[in-house]
Parts: sequence; C-alpha cells; structure tokens
Amino acid sequence: MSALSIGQVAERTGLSVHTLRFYEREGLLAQPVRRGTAGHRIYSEGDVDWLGVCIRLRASGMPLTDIRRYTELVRAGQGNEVERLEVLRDHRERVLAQMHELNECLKLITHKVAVYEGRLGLRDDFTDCAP
Amino acid sequence: MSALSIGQVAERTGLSVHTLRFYEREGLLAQPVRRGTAGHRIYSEGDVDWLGVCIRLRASGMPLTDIRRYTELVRAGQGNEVERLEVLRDHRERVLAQMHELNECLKLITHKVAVYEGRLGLRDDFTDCAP
DNA sequence: GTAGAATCTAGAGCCGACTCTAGGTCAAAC
DNA sequence: GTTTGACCTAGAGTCGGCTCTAGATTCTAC
Repeated sequence: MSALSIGQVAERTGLSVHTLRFYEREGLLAQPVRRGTAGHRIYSEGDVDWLGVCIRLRASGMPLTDIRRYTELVRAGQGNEVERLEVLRDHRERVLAQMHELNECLKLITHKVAVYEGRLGLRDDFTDCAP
Repeated sequence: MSALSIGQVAERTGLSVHTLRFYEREGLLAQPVRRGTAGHRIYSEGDVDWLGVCIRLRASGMPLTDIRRYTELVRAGQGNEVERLEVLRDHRERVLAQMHELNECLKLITHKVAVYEGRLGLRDDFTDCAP
C-alpha cells in the first residue's frame, strides 16, 4: 500500500500541510494517520480518498463539526447506518436548498447582465437599480 | 413613498437590525439612508429592494467587499456599465462553478445514501430503530 | 408624566476555518 | 560536518461576517 508524506498529500489534495494537520487535529480522518520515523505522518491511498470526501463535503458547505460527526460514525464501524443516513440526507437537503438559491441568484444576475448589455449595445434607457 | 423603520426592514428582509446597521457602515446601500428626527433611519421601498439584491448576492457567496464595489459603481451613476458588467459576469462564473461543485457533491451523497439504504434494506437487524 | 420599547453610536466580542510562527528533530546532499 | 529542506508540536494570529454591549436618546401607550 502506498505511503505518502504530508507534502505529497498536500500536493495531491490541494490542501496545505497546515490544513492537513489542522483537519487531523479536528478529527476529520477516518483513522489515525500512521507515523514513520521521527513521528512523520504516513498517509495511505485510503486516507487520501477519505480526504477527498471531506473536501467535497466542505466545498458544499458542510461545517467541520458535521464532517467530524460523520467521520466518527464511520470510525465507529457498522451498526450506525441509520445515523449516517440521517447526516447525509440532512446535508443533501441543504445542498439542494443551496442550489435553488444559486439558481435564483443566477436568474437575477443574468437579468442584470442582459440589462447592462442592452444598455451598452443599444441606447440609454434608465432602468437603474431595480432588482 | 413608504417610510420604514429599521425594525420593520429587519422583519421584512430577515436581517437583524445589527446587520442592517453593519451593512450600512460597510457601504452596501445604494444611497445613504434617510434620517428622521433624532437620527432614526428611514428606509424607502427602494432601499429594501436593494437590500434584497445584496442578500441574494451574499447568499450566492459574493463577499461584502465585492458587493460594496458593485454598490459604489451603481451609486456613481451612469457611465460605468462596463465595470458593472464585469463584476456581474465574474460573479456569474463563480456561481456556475459553485453549482457544478454542488452537483458533484450531490452525486457523491446520493451514491452514499443509496449504499446505506441498500445495506439497511438487505440486512434488517438491530440497526432498525437506533436512537 | 412616566414606564417600556425602539432607536442611536462607538466599539468590543465571537465563531469558523484556516494560516502562520517558534523552536525543534532528522535525513540526505554537498 | 554542516547546511538544506521536509517534517514535528503547541499555540498564536488572521480574516470575514456578523453579533452584542454600554450608555444615551426618543417614541408610544397608558
């Protein structure tokens, strides 16, 4: 199984080494990272995969505390699938809501862009700061 | 023209009075809020509309500094449509990127939800009514 | 006219999520 | 054999975006 240094993982994930250590302290890793000589972290491919999941969850707005909770459930092993499902479903709801919100915003922006393009392309008509 | 107190605007927009004052300090309002006797703020319907735009922009992840920049352009009046367009188009790009990211996350979650649902559906044991 | 609610300003405090610093260990390259 | 660079820990600092406090004033209802 591959063994990666924190620097290599940083490069692969796009997270800084600082952030990787920070995430570990925060309990976001499914299992404690292996250590080599002098206590250097040794990441497995599985660790990197898990980090990938965390990154996705973060990018979609899940707070660290929720990611930690989910991680803890996974770490605890089988028997808590119902709770994991709950966490995931809750987050899915929030993601969907967020997508809806983004869509509304997109409509607004697209409208405004059209207004300004029209104004520039054709002639001045004064529909100023209307929403 | 309607005249609203800060409390009424708070109720309408869902922002707190604190946040309304904060936004004003931060220069997010298209024009300075009118003041009544004793310096109490008097918001117009237009102010509320503009706040609605700000709220949308915030909800879609635009930082306050960018909203302020856009506000300043609007406040400066006609002649800077090109710059306004640039701000809007840039943000649209970011919104689209964010939607893409959310979509990826949604796929991941949906997949995981399916996995857990499958696992629960197949093996029905004491994981059923877990607290 | 007085109690209680709403408003004002200036400024402090808080929270999440990093981000960086200081001071140290260690392996390998020159 | 020392210098370089990647790594370590503990803890401090930063930043964005609010959120709250203190102390004063003013509006509203009785």
